[in-house]
Amino acid sequence: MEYNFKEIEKKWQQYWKDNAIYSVENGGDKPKFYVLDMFPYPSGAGLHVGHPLGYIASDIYSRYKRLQGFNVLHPMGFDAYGLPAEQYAIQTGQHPAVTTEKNIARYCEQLNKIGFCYDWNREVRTCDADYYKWTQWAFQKMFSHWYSCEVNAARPISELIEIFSKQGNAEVQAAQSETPTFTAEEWNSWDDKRQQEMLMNYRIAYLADTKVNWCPKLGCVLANDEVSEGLSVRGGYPVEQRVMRQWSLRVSAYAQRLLEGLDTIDWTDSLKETQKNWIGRSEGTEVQFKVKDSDMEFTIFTTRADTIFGVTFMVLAPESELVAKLTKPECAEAVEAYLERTKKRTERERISDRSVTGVFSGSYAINPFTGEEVPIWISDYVLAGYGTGAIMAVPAHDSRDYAFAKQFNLPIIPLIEGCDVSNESYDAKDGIVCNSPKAGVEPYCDLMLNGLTVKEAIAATKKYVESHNLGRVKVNYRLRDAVFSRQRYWGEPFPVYYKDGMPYMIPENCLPLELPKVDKFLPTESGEPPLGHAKLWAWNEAEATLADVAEIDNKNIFPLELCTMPGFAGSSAYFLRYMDNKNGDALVGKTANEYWKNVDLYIGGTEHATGHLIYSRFWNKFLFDLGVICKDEPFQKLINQGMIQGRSNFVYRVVGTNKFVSLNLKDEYETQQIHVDVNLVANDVLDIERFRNWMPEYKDAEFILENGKYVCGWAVEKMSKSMFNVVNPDDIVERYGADTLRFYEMFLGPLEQSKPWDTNGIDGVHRFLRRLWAMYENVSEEQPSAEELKTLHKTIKKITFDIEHFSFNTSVSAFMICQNELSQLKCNKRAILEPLAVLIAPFAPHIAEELWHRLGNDTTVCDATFPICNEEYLIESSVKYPISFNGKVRFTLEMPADMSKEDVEKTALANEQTQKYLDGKSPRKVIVVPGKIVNIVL
RNA sequence: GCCGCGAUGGUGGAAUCGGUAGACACGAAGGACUUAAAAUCCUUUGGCUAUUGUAGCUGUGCGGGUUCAAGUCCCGCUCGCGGUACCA
Repeated sequence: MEYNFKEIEKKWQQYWKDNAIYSVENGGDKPKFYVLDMFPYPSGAGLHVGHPLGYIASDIYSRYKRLQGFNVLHPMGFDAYGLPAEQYAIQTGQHPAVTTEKNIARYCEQLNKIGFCYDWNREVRTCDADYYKWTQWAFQKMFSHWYSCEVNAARPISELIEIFSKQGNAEVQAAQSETPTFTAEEWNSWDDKRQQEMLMNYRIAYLADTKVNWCPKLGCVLANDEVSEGLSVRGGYPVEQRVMRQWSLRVSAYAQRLLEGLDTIDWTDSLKETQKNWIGRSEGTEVQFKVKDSDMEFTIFTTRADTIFGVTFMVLAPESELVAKLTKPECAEAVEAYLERTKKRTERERISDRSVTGVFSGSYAINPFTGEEVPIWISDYVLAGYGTGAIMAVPAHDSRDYAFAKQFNLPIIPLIEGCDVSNESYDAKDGIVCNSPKAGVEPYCDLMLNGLTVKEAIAATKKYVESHNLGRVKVNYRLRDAVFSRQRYWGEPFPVYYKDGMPYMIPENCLPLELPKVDKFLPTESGEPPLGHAKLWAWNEAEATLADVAEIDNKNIFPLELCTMPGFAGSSAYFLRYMDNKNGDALVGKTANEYWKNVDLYIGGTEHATGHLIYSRFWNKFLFDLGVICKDEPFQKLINQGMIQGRSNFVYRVVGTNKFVSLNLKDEYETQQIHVDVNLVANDVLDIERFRNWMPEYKDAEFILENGKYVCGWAVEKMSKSMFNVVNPDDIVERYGADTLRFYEMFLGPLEQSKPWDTNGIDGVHRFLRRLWAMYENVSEEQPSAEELKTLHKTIKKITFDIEHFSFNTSVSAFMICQNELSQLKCNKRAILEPLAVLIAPFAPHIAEELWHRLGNDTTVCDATFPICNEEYLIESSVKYPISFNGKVRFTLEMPADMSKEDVEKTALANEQTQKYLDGKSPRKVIVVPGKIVNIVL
């Protein structure tokens, strides 16, 4: 009988669906296991062959765990809010909800063809009101909480109000925006608005004037991870800096916990490293500098406190508040001009133009360690948003300060013995300190760093600064708060209305606040976000209902927030919702959460390393602080699957003709390389007829062939429509079947490695499945031979090891070897074939199911038990030892497998051939590696 | 610039703890079956040298080192990929 994969796959996919084979319960006797894929954004283009790579891997693991007796949660859903659907709506007028729905249907259809074991009852879509209810709910909780640095957790804002009314804010240790100190009396004397303004500095979700990445073309702000090199990641439009009043999330409050949490989870070192760099913890010192002829002081941050004796100037960020205060009248004009110039420069220009610019403020600071006066400059190489927005410049030991000093002819004082700073700065943190203080100069203070190593000098300076009240030891983080407002339509609405300019939350029991209908998706004429078009978009406070915008009176009826939430809002807690997606009373019920806990295995791409994977860890930790969930890290183990790149094919047209020349003859002509659709090419050989019909201009094309074939060139490029290298999984399923696709995607190479999709070679995998199929004809009930058992158990051992180590590509080889060996033995015995079917089920579930039933089983193969390797079958009766003399001469000797190491040595030495090589001499050394090799050193 | 990862036949890749490098697959060449083709099966396939079987040399980006033994460990480079960037 033929291997009719179409029929088999259709039959079993229908059966699994009809009998709800993959639906999972919360609870039961079995241990739990949670396997998660990063849910996709359903784009209009549908899935290409790269998308399922990670899904196939997680599906194999899920099925494996299930066969091992675990209760496996393996859900799928859709990250449905996003810019492309909105852009499409703007262009075509089609409502994003409609196109999104359509795209999801297409995705589901494509996914289901591949035979994944998802429990679709648990599907979530971020754009469903009963899902985003909980996104809004979490936002409200962030609004009503502050972060206490004392207990290192989020606390209700009511606690903070109580503290303020009793003792003011002087003693409060909180993650906060810059806030003036106030007393309890002051607090109590303020009206509600003033108090609310003050609380805004503490809330975890807060409104603030923020410098944001504004993309005029998209009419929207973008998060840092949505911008790359001054261009938007989606669309590639220019992005500029702008100050806007925006919602932000105080992610920075969690910086230390996000860093420490990395030690408790099983992620790759490279990903942990990326996150560590993104969080950017840096231990340093804040030092106060007095201003000459003034009672003003300002603070700088440095990680190199040891270099303070080498300070020759100070630099302020152009946006720093200090600029206005420290600019002397005689310099005002130049400073003004400089500020104007920097303001105009976009982020992109700043990146591309690295020339050194700056302007002198006219003021001098006094170095607290030397008493020297140093000029204060203003330059855009200092950032307002990091540290204090002001630095002490040590040109000898910082390359940026060095470039600045050279440009403006400022002095450079080397502080490390023997370092040469005539051409470049010496940035390395090693060496012995000198010139601190300078020899022969009357010491200004009693700190002596000369002779210490850099490390010792940093520690000594820190100690000195603290004990002399010159500043304090400080830890800074690069991680910024996340801007949370987007001026667009297709996202979660904020459950917020504005009264007297201050935000108020709509009551929790009124959630979800549903996204209103609009008829236009562009900003309004007055420049408001698209929600400004909505008619029913105001809040009646007294009745707690929506009201018409026309009725806004700011007494009972108030305007609602017009921005929506960014993409990461919906994806930050979706893994919790899968546990309990029908729950109307909570994001996730206590029982469900305590049962599933967190994700045991998460598979997805590295592109989310500094976006989704930071935000969702933050979000999760916040919910943990509230006591809503029981684990503070969401993803215990994480695997990054590599990207599947495209493999493009080329034809070579002879210039000025409609003639095409085959790859290896093209050097004889002057040719032009043209992309050709990879679907017209098999094993790099062009299907000439289909090529002629591909585009009208090629209808009369002529070909110069080699060996009767037209051979195409190829290159690895991004998979995209314009390169004609997109391969659709549906086409592969149609031609070879889902099981072949699954096997082949795994066979392509290591899961975590990026690799091009190359359809050459898929035949080999397909052939293997056909051979496997053929083995199950005429199954006999005979007892298996020792050799057959050995092959089976060897394979069990290998496959188990491979799955545990996510080495799926070598599993495929192991199956091929197993099949090959069994067919050499002409094995058709049930005792071998039945466990083999179970073993292969995670990889190729359809064929396994069919074979399993053909063997007479009436349960599904998913309910079988994963076979266990019996090592006894693997024991060899004899082992071949290669005997090698100093690694040069080699021959092989067979010995009993259970022979001891000593006996192996003896036998090897007593051997006739060994004696010949030893030639009467005794060996210097004999090394026996059990079961592998005997090395004889002459 | 900094951080991380990688480099093995014509191709994708294997070698899991330092132990016979090139498993498995593709491609290619030859053969069997067939009127023929497709499909299937068999043989060969890192390079070089000679050869009837066979043998010898060489070989994992480059240069050194440790070791009886190195693709694997150490030092110094080259190239490629990914992330990040005036973070003081």
